[in-house]
Formats: sequence, C-alpha cells, structure tokens
Amino acid sequence: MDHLSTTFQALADPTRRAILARLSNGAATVNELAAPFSMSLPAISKHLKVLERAQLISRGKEAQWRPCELKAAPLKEANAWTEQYRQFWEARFDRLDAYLQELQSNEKVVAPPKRKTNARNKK
Amino acid sequence: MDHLSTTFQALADPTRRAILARLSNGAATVNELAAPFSMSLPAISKHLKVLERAQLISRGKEAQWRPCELKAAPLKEANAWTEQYRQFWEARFDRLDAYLQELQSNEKVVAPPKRKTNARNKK
DNA sequence: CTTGTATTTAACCGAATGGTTTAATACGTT
DNA sequence: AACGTATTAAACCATTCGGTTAAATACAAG
Repeated sequence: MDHLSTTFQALADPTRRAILARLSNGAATVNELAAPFSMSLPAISKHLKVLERAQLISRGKEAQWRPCELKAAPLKEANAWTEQYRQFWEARFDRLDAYLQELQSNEKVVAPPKRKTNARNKK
Repeated sequence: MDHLSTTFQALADPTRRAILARLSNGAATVNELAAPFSMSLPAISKHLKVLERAQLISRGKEAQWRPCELKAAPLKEANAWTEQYRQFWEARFDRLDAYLQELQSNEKVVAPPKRKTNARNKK
C-alpha cells in the first residue's frame, strides 16, 4: 500500500486516533494506552502495530516496557493532501471562484479534463 | 462508524483519491471517471458508493448518466483534525517547545497523563 | 529459580474490503 | 418495440480488519 493510503487507513479508527491524542501528551506504555479502553491488551497491541507501520508512532525499550511516542510526520503529509482541496470547502461558488478553481486545479491536481464529446453535449 | 473514521476510510485508497482529484476539475460521469483505471466498471461504481457514503461526492441524474460532483466538507474536517498536530511536525524539540507542547495539549487534545507510579520510577 | 508484571504471538472468528463476472435496470434513439 | 449505452445489482471470492482467548516471551525483584 502507498504511504498516504497507509496513513489514512491508520487514522480511520477512533481507538487509534484516541491513542494518538493521548500520545500528544507525551510518551506512554502499552498498558497506559490501553487503560481508557474496554478492549483486551492484544487488541491495543494490534492497533499500535498499525500505527507503527504507518510511522505515526515509534517505540522504545525500557526494561519490560515498550514506551510509544508520537511521530507526526505522516500527519503533515495527510494535512498537505487535504490542504489541496481547501479552495473547495471555502468556495463561494460564484463565477470568479469557479474560474480560479479551474486555473488552480489544472496546475496542481490532475491532468486536464478533456471531456469526451458525447450525447450530453447536444443538450 | 463515526464521521471522521468514514472520511479517513474513504481516503485510504489511491483509486478513490484519484477520483476526487479528477472531480476537482469539475463534475464527471461514471464512465469518464472509470476511463483512467484498469478495473471493471462495477468496481468504480463501488468506489463511488464509498465516496458518496462519506459525503465526499454527490450525484445527479441526467438521462442515463449519474454525474458526480466533489463535496469537500468532510475534507475540511479531516484537515482540521490533522491541523491539531501541526505543532508536532513543526516542533524543534527543545525545552521551550516541549513546554508549550504540554500546555497546549493539556488544553486541546485529551485528559492529563497521570502516569501511574511504578518500578520505572526507581531508575 | 520462582513469581509477578508487561507485552506479544498464535489461533480463531465474523464482518468488511476490493475486486471479479454475469445479469438487470434505466433511458434515448431508431 | 428493439437496440445501444450508462450504470447498478447480485453472487461470488480472497484478503484484511478488529476483536477475542490462551499461551509464550522478556524482564525485575524476591
């Protein structure tokens, strides 16, 4: 899976997002992270593995503890990806906006539209 | 599933992100959206259903066509969620930053750490 | 070396994903 | 009414996901 997909996938779970929120207060052990949840420790362990694979956390060793630390780099990328669409959620959808929209999207997002000529054009 | 999870889930697929990118150039029919991909039409249809459920697109009716339109509102929320962590990907990790980090995260993100007293503290 | 604590692994389960192929449906045109 | 085009629905399949319980591992302390 590509990096961005892995990141979004990891974020698509409330437990994992809560874990990241908790880690924004500083490093924590698996047990500490598990405490707020009503699920088994192995379940949390799996969530942590997903977060680790997505490089959203890193893990240390301290005796029998594996403290987790937040690593926000992928969030920066996710943020940048959504940022690309800011114009659309801020759009007022008048003529000028539509024009600027088209200008910018042709530059930044994807290949030009090149709509195929088809029956709809008769309308 | 909660709204944010649904959004991230929908974004966790390169085909769906490409469809959104295409739609940032303006509305398109299912066939037009499917053209760049080497997968079957029903597969695209399913992806569109996922995007629609996540309210990332809306769909119209025009004769036998179901034109899709980008709806960026959920992207605004996703963007806002990641924004919460900006300080972490911008952090220089010196003493002052750490202090400000703690201040802000106690206010905005989640309950205080309250580390349990345990063996590690003896170290 | 035994016990207790922290964590992971293994095996299992049901539901969801992402794809397929083969119909079915909806509509415009002839 | 029959045909062609656009799209979805149904049935199927392999894989992944998110959870469980029970067992294994790693380490510190007595």
